[in-house]
Amino acid sequence: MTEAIRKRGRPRALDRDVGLDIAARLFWERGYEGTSTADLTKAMGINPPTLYSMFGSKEELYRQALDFGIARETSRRSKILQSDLPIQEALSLYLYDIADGDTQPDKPRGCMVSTAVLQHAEENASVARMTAALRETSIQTLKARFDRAVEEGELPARTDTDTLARFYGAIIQGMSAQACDGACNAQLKRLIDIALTAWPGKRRTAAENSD
Amino acid sequence: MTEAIRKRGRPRALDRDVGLDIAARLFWERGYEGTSTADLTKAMGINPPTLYSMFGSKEELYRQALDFGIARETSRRSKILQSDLPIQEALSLYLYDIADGDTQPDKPRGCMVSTAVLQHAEENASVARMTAALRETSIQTLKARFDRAVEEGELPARTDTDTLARFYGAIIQGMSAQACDGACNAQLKRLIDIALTAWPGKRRTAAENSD
DNA sequence: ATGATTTAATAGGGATCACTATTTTAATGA
DNA sequence: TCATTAAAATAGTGATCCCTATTAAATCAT
Repeated sequence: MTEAIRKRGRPRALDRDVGLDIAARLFWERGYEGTSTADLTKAMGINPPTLYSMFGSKEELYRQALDFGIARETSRRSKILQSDLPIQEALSLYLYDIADGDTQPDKPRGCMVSTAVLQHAEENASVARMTAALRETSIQTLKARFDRAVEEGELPARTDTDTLARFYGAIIQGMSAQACDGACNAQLKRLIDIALTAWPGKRRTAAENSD
Repeated sequence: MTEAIRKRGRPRALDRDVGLDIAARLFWERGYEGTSTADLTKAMGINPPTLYSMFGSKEELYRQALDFGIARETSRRSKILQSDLPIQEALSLYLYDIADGDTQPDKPRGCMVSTAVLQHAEENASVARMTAALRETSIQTLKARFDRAVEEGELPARTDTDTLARFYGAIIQGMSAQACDGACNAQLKRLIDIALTAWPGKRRTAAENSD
């Protein structure tokens, strides 16, 4: 599949997916504005014209590198979230998986998407719109799962699923930021455990607060 | 205080605080790496040597602009958090104030500190450490307030105040990220209302979930 | 082997980066 | 008045930014 059919002409020296993997890692660690095309070509072991003929432009490469990086996580996380486990359990495993992704030993800290290109030069507005759209998609996926939970009676009928999704989206973004700042896996999971106690239809009582 | 004593020599054309205000706004909107010294000098109406004689370097200016921007909010927010209101009420008002700051009409979106310099080029590592330290300070302030609440019997004695502080820190960072992506004030406040239902010593029950 | 085809490498372009040596201007003090 | 002082303006620095016109190299089909 990845192996292209032998054609005429000089063979490619760099596999496309290898290049995307290298780019994804650099962009993940340094961000879009913090990664130069010279960084990218050097890490890939190619010259600038090769980068442009393979990927089009820095922005186009970033888009492809994001797709490549996301594809690796999507399948597993989607299975977790869409499973038939009780919604709180599915959500818990989903968030734990994200916490693991934020704190992998030999990978950059945090999430490649959650905290990317939040501030940016005017000329990079289109890149920021791209990452914002990816984050919105992720929130809508959560919302859709909560909507299903409402339909299946796991959540109250009047649940504000949009806000609930944005709340857990905020948790995901906050975890990424804290991982960038050095938080460890255990800290993020303790944080998740608190977040999972937030649930619609619940009200605090004096009894709860005193224990 | 701000008005300097008349001295010999050519008078300053730009007030220091006016310059810091302009710099804070630019850095807030575009981030450290997304703001060039040319952007800064143009916005301030000065030439490069004036910027460097007044502020030292781009990094030093960023530090001063952050201090300047933070000082404007600190007093009011500290009063709210340290007030004698019940802890949940104080926390609620504190978070609402942050949500307001994230969505001011004529200001950049989000928080100047919460989501700044999370990804960065290697050469800007010291700038990233600076913003990370500011975020850690903010979390420790929350923790200290929760510790006080434990002492005063408002929270259970065995409360993990560090994790609770990091949880609300994550909410603050997530709100900033979502504000950058276009979230409105009301959305952030609904999100806060969910976050405030998370509280130690509480466990979900089937009864709670079915309503 | 030769030509066609496809990719890689060389070399550099124009713009912008953070920053500064030098000169000029505008105030005060004597 | 006129030297002294302090800040502003001029006019750049070398480095790096993203990107490309051109040339060289490596393969396949004949």
